[in-house]
Amino acid sequence: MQLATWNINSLNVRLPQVLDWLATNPVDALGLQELKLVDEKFPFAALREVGYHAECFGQKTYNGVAILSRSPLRDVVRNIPGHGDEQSRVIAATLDTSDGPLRLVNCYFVNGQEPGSEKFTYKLGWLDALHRWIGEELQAHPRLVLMGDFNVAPEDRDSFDPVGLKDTIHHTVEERASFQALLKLGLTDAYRLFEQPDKSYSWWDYRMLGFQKNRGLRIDHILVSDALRDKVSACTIDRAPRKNPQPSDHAPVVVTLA
DNA sequence: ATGACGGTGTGGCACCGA
Repeated sequence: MQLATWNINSLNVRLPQVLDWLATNPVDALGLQELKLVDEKFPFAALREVGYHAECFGQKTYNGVAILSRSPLRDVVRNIPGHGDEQSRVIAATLDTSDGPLRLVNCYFVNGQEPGSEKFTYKLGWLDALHRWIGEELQAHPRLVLMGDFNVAPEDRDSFDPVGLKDTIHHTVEERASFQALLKLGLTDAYRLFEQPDKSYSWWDYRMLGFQKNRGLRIDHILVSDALRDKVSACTIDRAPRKNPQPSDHAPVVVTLA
């Protein structure tokens, strides 16, 4: 089975591209981030027409997440339980497979703007809350996938300019430590289970020909729990949609489970 | 150091993203 994550930077604008992508990449489930629309405007009908159930957690203008799935989703959780948040950043749901239930947690991590800023403090608090909650989720759901736009470049090789961008947002010690703390809970970065091309990124700035010059960051990730680790047979970043007219600034990441 | 690009809102631009 295949699972994917994609920050589409406005579902209003990108719905045709999502439908196109699903037509050629008929993944079993897809986590979307940055819907930038309210639930009332979520395109349930268009997605149902191409075979996908959906659960969404929208918000006006900013944020917003959803999970699409070929099979029905159950036990949906929106945002981090016990962590008050005005922003719609997390949606979790269980899907039933022949190997048993699979818990999907799809997140749009906080950007954080700049170390030292109020938004950075919000990011670190959010990351702490996520860490606590994912620990609980793993207890309840051993077969768990944590995916989304993490807004963290875990290592220097995940950045086009690790020296120039040292200690800037996505690259700070605190953010990287929080990523490592998630792994310590019993999660593995599926992308790094395999040999990958150098300079593999999942996001490129719209400005200054970022994509054309491959000036990017790998900040979109799929982490799998220990129970799933041996089942992962591939993990790739699909750069093709970034070449579309009017692309999202992010590319989808796809994981294949045996 | 700044802005560049793109989306959104109720705009004549500002704010935000990463």
